[in-house]
Amino acid sequence: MCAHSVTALHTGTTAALSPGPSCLEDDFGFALGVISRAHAKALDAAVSDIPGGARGHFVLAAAVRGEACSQRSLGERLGVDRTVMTYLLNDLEQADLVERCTDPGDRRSWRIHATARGRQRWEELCGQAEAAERQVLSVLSEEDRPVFRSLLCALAGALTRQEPE
Amino acid sequence: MCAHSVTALHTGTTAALSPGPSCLEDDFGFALGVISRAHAKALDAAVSDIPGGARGHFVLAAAVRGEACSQRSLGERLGVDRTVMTYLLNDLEQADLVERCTDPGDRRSWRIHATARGRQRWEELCGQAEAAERQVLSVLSEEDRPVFRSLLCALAGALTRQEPE
DNA sequence: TATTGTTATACTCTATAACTATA
DNA sequence: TATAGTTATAGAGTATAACAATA
Repeated sequence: MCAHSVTALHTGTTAALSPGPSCLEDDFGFALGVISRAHAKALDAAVSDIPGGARGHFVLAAAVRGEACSQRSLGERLGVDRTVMTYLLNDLEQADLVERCTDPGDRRSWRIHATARGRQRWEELCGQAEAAERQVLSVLSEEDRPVFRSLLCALAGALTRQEPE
Repeated sequence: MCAHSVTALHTGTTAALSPGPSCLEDDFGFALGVISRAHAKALDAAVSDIPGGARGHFVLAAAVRGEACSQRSLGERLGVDRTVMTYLLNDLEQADLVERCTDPGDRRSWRIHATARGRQRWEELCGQAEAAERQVLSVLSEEDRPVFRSLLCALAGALTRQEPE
């Protein structure tokens, strides 16, 4: 359960060359870009019938979980401008995947709920999204995969919790 | 050296809810997006004086290492269209950071070399880029950070090696 | 007065198509 | 004939500004 292949590998690297990593893929930001693009490509193909592609899929996922309290907060979490959120939600609503419900606490804002069709579509998409994830992670060893995934989500969670301050 | 905090944490999650992760930050793609945006924001601020921002910084990094054999191959590695590479390299060349040198083996293509100023600028930027990386990773525990980084780079390296085929 | 959301508009960024020169 | 790079142009995507409704 211990001794992850890369854990052993990483001890004592990046010390030989003077400044920075030894090859482009060892640059943190570049590596992040490679993985993001690979996953975005796979996910976009998997959810291509959803308006807004991967982005629409995330909105749907938030709506299904009841985490879409307002267009603004959801947009900030997704890194999407509030004006873009309007168009995106128009498309998702027109596709009968989500609906805008009045917020009794604040009549300026919308709560985004998933429709019955949206819920069903989302459950179907989950399998495909997981396949896209597996495709990207498949190059890691079987023991490294869950470690990487956990750290990734822990980091994202911490960053999200930190940002609002 | 073992017993990573998250390694322990992850055993036995994501089994409670029927399909998919329990909150948006537990979605692989979403987590990837959160981290990418956070890092891109920090890096773009750190290298804002480089033409093309973070993207220009990666080109410069490749040029310094002698990894920029042609605009096309570099563009593919960076996920940038070849027509966009032309404009980007024009700007970097005009800023006296890189230069296009003829490839003796193929007179159609350019080899991108860093200028003396480009090399110097890159060494200065390395510290700032590392600061941006540290800023993002700071929310992880000190023992988790190198593990995550190593897995990230291993994954990126494997994906890059896999793509050309 | 500040905030949520909408709309129209302007802008940036990216890709398509056509071209030159090499292979 | 295919490929690397360039250029002009069209298109997609995004943000800015002004507005209405609500807090």
